[in-house]
Amino acid sequence: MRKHYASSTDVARLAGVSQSTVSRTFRGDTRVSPEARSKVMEAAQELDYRPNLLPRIMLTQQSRLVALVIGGMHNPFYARVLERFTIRLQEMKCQVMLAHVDSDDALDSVVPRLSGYRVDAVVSALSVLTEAAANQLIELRVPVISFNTHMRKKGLYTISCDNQQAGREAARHLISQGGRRLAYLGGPEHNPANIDRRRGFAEEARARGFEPVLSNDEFSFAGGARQAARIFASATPPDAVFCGNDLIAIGAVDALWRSSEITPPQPLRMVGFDDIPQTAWAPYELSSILQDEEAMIDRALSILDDLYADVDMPDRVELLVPGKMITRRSSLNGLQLPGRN
Amino acid sequence: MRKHYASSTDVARLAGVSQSTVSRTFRGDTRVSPEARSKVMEAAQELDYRPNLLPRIMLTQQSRLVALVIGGMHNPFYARVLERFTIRLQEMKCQVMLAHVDSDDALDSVVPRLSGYRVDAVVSALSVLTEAAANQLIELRVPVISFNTHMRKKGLYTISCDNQQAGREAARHLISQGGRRLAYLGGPEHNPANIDRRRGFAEEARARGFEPVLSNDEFSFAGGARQAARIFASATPPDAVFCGNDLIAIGAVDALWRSSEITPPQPLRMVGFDDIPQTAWAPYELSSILQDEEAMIDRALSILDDLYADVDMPDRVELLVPGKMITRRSSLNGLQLPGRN
DNA sequence: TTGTATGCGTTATCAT
DNA sequence: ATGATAACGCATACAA
Repeated sequence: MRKHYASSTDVARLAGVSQSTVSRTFRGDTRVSPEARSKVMEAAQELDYRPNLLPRIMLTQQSRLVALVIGGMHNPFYARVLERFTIRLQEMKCQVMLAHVDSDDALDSVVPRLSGYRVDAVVSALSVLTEAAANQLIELRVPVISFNTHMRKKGLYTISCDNQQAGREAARHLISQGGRRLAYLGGPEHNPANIDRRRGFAEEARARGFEPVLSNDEFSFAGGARQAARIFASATPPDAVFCGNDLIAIGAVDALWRSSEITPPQPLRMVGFDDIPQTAWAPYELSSILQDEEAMIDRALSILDDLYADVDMPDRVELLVPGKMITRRSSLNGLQLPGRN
Repeated sequence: MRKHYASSTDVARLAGVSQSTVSRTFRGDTRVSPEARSKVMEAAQELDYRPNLLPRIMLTQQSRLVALVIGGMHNPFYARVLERFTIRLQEMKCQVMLAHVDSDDALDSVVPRLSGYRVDAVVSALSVLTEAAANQLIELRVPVISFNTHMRKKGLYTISCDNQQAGREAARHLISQGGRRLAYLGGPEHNPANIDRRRGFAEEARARGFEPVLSNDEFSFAGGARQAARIFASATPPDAVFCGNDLIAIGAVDALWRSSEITPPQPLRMVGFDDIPQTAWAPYELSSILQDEEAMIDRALSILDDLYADVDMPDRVELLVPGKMITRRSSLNGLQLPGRN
């Protein structure tokens, strides 16, 4: 399907030098005379030569290829993580290989290819990463850096927001704003991030004498809408809600907004998670806990740096980055709903 | 940084067969005896062997690597395109190499690497692709498939929504809903998609006796907010607005929502573009023109298929996929704004 | 400074 | 069915 690229040998022939000289020229080796260099560059230009990186990978055992495993990009938070990660990796001269994974068995079809292309590391930004899936990645014998999957495992470098602490802060804040009947609208039951956020929230609430309602569903708009419909149908609906992520929060707002049957308490306080751009949109003004993804990415890249520098490293790392509460109207004055304030 | 992977030669030695037999076994070649096969598999298991794809690429001149060049993932439309593309490419046994490009000169640093890894094709989902940038990609001597960049160029396969037609339909629809003072809130002046959408809208409006106000800014939330602030400050503000994309529309809504000084006509009709999930959110209920990204991706992949199958192809292709108007409250009953309806 | 020779881990073409 | 052998395009140790 493709006309061959010129090789360094072709360039060497045309320039009248050896292939080694061409190689040296293109890697910026100093031991090349100016004359040779210019002859080489000229020939390369003429032949439209593009150095092939693949042999180098085989020889140096280093591809500068990093796999990014994602799933569920409908969440703008992960879209942002993906974009920032790609930019930062490019800055450190790495290329991103993208792998989308829906379910755990989807991993089976992707993993062989990742290893086949000899990626140097795998970064998982999966919202759901089970232990089995983590094992599959670790068995690549390649470092695995995982976002928001607090898992103790050899070969796994974990970077998370301090979800439990964030949950506590959400509880404190909602209570301080007058919330008395607390609820948590969460993600999948066994998701590690969900577990930690819920636990922190529930523990802090109980410590202050409140028993929160706890609910689970998808980490999505639809999941939020469903949970709101259930929770607010109660005779004693909550007046302060902490949502496992912003999409859940916005989905919940949608359910309240649309249903004339549901009449939530006024004011209704709400806090979300991730601080996606949409939280700041005028109709919402949602308070949210910002995950400092830039700091998280910093950590991930410094691990990667260490790996490249062959620094001795612990065989597993668990880093926690504190979340930051961003308060907006939804938790201060209460959520605005049409025809109700 | 990495312990070497076992090679097929290692496996061959342990299994007591030749390297060729190992190779054949792993490529599913039929000409391998069951005994040999099982010996090989056993040894491979033992050594945790992972076939290296790189030599194959060098020999076959085919990497099954497709570069996806993106920029501006804050637009959920492109996030969705990226996700779907990745999934579909994986289904056809290709791997995505991601490249983020902000500006045209960012392309300079990325292009050499894409060619270095010997990608088979480049898909550009850049919202902004200038002619110079397009040339750089084409000079890779690799097929370039471009989304929403209607450009006539050899080596460039263009797949766009029929933006001009969509612009016409937006004008017709807004007028039929009673709009009289039309406005277009657009993206960057020279962006091809912006040009086509605006032209279609303006031509159709004029054909029906209306002279629209035309405005340009970024294809973003902030761009929409700025344009709205300008446009609605007029003594005769528009009563029907077509926005170059949904983010612009939502940004415009934000400006209206927040400013007490702006009092737009009632009803105010609005139509956006892309039909991102947010348009359907309760506070907005924005009508929008759906880009059928699945159909667009279908086309892109079939081009790729043809390339892999070595089918004779025209040296440039321009495909248009019709947009589909999704009508919601914002263009039927008019936009809902707080305290004004 | 430059060139020669060898090797990286496969695939593909021959023989056998 | 199996094995030997020659590429693929580059990096590198070594010789000159």
